[in-house]
Amino acid sequence: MDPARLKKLEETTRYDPTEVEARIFAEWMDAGYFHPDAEGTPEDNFSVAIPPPNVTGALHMGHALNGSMQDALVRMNRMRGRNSLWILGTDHAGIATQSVVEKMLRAEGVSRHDLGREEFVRRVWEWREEYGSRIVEQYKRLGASCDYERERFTLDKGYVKAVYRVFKQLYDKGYIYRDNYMVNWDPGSHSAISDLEVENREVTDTIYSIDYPIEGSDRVLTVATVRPETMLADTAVAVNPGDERYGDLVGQYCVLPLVGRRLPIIADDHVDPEFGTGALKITPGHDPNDFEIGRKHGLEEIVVIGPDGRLTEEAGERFAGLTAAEAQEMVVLALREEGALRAEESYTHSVPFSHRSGERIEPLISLQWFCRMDELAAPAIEAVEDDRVRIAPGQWKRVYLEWMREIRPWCISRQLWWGHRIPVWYCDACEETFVAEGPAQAPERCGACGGELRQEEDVLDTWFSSAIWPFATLGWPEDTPELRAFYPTSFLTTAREILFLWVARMIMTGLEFAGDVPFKDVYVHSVIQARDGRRMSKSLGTGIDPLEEIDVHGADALRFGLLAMSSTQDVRYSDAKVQQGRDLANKLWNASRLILLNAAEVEAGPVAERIEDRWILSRLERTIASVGEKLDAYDFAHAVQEAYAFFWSELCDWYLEIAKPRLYEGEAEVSANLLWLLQRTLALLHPVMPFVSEEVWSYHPSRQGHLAVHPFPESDASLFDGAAEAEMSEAIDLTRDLRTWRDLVELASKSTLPVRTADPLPEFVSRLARVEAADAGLADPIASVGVVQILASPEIDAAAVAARLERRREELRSEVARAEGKLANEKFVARAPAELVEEERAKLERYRAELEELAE
RNA sequence: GGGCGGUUAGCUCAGCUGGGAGAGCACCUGCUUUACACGCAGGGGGUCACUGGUUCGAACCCAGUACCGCCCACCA
Repeated sequence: MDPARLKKLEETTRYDPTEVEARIFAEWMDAGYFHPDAEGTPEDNFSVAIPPPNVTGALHMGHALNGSMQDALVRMNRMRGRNSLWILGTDHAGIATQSVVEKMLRAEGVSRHDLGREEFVRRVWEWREEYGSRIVEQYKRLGASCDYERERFTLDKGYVKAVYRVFKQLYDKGYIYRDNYMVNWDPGSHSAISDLEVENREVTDTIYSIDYPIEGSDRVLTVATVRPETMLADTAVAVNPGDERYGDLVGQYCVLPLVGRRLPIIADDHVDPEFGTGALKITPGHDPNDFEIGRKHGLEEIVVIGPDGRLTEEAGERFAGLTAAEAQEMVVLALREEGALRAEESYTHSVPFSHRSGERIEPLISLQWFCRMDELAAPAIEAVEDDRVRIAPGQWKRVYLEWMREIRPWCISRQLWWGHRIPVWYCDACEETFVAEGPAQAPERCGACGGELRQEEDVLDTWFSSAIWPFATLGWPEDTPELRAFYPTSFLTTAREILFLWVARMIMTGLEFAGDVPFKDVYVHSVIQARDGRRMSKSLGTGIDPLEEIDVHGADALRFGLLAMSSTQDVRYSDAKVQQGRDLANKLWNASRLILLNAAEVEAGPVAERIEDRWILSRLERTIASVGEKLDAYDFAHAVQEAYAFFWSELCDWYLEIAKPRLYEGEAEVSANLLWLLQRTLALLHPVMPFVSEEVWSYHPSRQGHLAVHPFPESDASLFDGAAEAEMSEAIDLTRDLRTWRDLVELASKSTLPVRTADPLPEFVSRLARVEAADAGLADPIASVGVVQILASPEIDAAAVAARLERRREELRSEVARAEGKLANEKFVARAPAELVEEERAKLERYRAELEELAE
């Protein structure tokens, strides 16, 4: 070994990830391990498409967890020799990015409208050049083995082409259409948003009861509403058809206060006779339910609130121009003056808010583009039903299917500038519409009348482009080598919140356009909550920055910690688990120092002669089998903790301690074993802790190349040795019992205990328990621990021994009582499996015998 | 309103098809034992939310109750 490196190994007693990680990562990148050739078949290859983070984003714990899982599997499969591609990229994130840049502009005192569309979009690109690769760099800090050379962006030239192709084909099939429809209007982003981008929150409003006089009568119908200003757009009042109170009124009219419009009184099942007065004002222009009812009954749709959130001309002179809130005040005031306001009560209900801007949704009728989903959903339902796409944990399969079976049209247009501008051109002269796969393909003039064309102003929902991520990133619609080699991808890990928003849509588009499911497994991972159990969120200030954790503890520690704390249920972020990971990295470094600095110059390899060697080699192979299986099954938490337990408790705490004397003597067999154990353990841990394992490996005499491309250990069952495991487990138990006994009688830790046994104890038991066979042939034993009789010694405190003895008797008496009780139960003896009963009898006998022996 | 999940040691969580409750951290007691104090050895600590049922036997299965969380939903 190079003297400088030897010195470093000798002197560094604490593993320092900050010094190691950047260096190792650069080595991997230089070697090009993460950039596979597009060769082979998807069956033999292994590929993953990262859930693309927003360009505006910074790495958060969700990314870190998801990234750790994906990287563990990608690395493991790469080591298994599979051609492995982990494709990475970012999402242009329409609303998020546009608002970031708008905010920046506002600071400069300009609005996007001042700049104009073209200039504004140019500025967003500029922003993206400067800040857009931040999150990609952060994935590197995590150690993610993505193909950074194939980085994609949803607004890449090729990607845009794919988006337009998809749009055109869906349009040609008649799935995409334009319609005047009720949408969720987000006043914050000034755009329509889809149902999935809406979140409901509990809000306390005032509910107003308003009297609507019935035409030609002195009766009134009292309706209730939390949005009195929308009454200006009322076009009917509805009652339940079975409601006897109002049966005679259906078909008649009432008169809308303040406005004077005649409103037909209609009957509709939707109205709940139990709620309020059982009469419902119908505002098709500003309420989704009323909209449905309105369409059903052919009611007029009046719009009084515009996209700017202000009342329109339609609302009448008194209200036009007011904000909705102002209008509400005015309307209430006016109603009160007219005496039409019957009651005001406080009312708590759930109200839609924009997930993006946080503003309260204004339901509006507007002209938007929609995509019908039924035809796309059908094959995507089948694919999951027959497990061509497996969704785990199982309950999510059902959730997916239930949602898909009731899927509704998707509003895909957004009133933004940043995104894929919808490839539709209108001719104003003759009202023709043209759809093309992009501006270059668009006709220059109207094919019908030769008139000028203008392109649709709206852009597509960001999720429209994310929906084709797994194949668009591989070059679709071209028939690329990447597509042939890596599609379908192998699996997807995701947070459940985007199951519908993203996962379902990828399955639909994959089947429709790429001819196959986009991935075979979907693993829905748990959510890591803040330490106090709240959601990690920026606005709550509860987020924990993974990069800070990496700075302090190292990427390996964070990866280990996240995988260890992940499970199928949501968990609170555990600093202890990350520390456990850090400690593990340190332990790995130090155990390696012990081995590497002391092993003889031999070739690594298993030498299964001695009992302890057979034992540890067997344990290693079993651990390899189990950890590999668990990783393959996405059971990261157990995989990681099992590897930890093997390495720490069995390899370090026992085997290394047992092997030390042989190691210090430079024995060849134990050296070969230790080097072998080390190299297999490093390889096993590499997918989880790539940095420290790679660093240690760089000192290993067997090293040929990087661990990142070293074969992942395959379990060798010929080394399984049940007999050795049983025997060692007894020896270990005996050692423990002896140590416990020593401690309980408060024996000085350095002193050696004289003992007597029928057969000689294994060397390591005597050494680790600090006992020594004494030939005081006639001396009476003062106690016994298992097969070991302990002889008197001046260092032993007789009173402590007596106390210990009494405690042991106490234990035995209670055990005997328990066993006796169980066996006295006739039904147990009769109905429990015979084996079990026999076992219980044997135990009882053992306890009785020991108790007998210890009798005063 | 519908659905799903949770309630186990002081804390964060494991506990497979029902047979004597586990881990990590924290705590207590010893250890400068020549890999590691980010360490070693030993120890204490749990009516497994509650109530009933099934069973020879329940943390585990069934029914219900109480909290907590998440998802979906067009009752003003």
